[in-house]
Amino acid sequence: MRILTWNINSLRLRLASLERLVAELAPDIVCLQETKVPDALFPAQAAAALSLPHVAYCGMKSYNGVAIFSRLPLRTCPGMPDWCGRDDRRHLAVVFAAPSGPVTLHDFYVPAGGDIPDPDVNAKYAHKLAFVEEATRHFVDNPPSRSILVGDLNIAPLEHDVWSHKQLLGVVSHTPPEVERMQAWLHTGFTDAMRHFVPDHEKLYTWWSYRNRDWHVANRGRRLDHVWVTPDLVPRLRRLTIHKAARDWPAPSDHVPVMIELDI
DNA sequence: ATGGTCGACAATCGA
Repeated sequence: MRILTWNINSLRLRLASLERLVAELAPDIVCLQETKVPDALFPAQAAAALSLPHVAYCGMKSYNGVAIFSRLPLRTCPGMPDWCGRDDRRHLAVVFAAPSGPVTLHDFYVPAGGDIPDPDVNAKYAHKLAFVEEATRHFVDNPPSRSILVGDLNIAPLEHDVWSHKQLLGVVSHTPPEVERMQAWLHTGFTDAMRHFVPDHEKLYTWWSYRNRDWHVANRGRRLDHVWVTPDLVPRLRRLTIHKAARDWPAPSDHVPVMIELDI
């Protein structure tokens, strides 16, 4: 089973890239973030073109939005929280029937948090911290099993998840308050599946800013996109693919697709 | 210390 996550930064603008991605990597399930499309305008016809006929989506005008395309039928989990009471379309939870049994899949788009790492002067940063705290409480109250959590979590927790630990300690995405909260969230019952394949001392990035024209040369990346699995699925992990080639496609997203393969 | 580039949508806002 191949599960892919990608911050596509506008689903409608990058439908052709999505088709190319699915053709190249043959995922069974694709989780997207920043679809930026209201549900009424969701390009449902893409599902057939991708041969991923089962969809779940939760979008809004201009901002945020998540969607899942799947080869297998999806059942949307009822009663999930409206995170921070904002109705801002940052999460989908579904269940699919893997050969070994049902698996729960979470697709998250965590707030980016703005520029200033001070919750007292930057409401976006306060929102980001509150969002992660609320997610942590949710999984403490609802301990996960046979679960996979993917998405753009907008936090690079480890020293080698950023190009310069020292230079980014004060930059939103790598500040200690964010990292501490993310670790608490992870430890509600998940394992970092990407670091299962890549040791902590190796650099690992999934995002390169649009503001660096020649992203290869500077290589100032960050690991903002994540795949977590519950311990019961760790023995089933088989492979990790960071599809960096997509960062050089025409009109690329600033995030690259991340795919995990499991024997489930 | 600063500005650098995108996407959505129609002047900025968010990333």
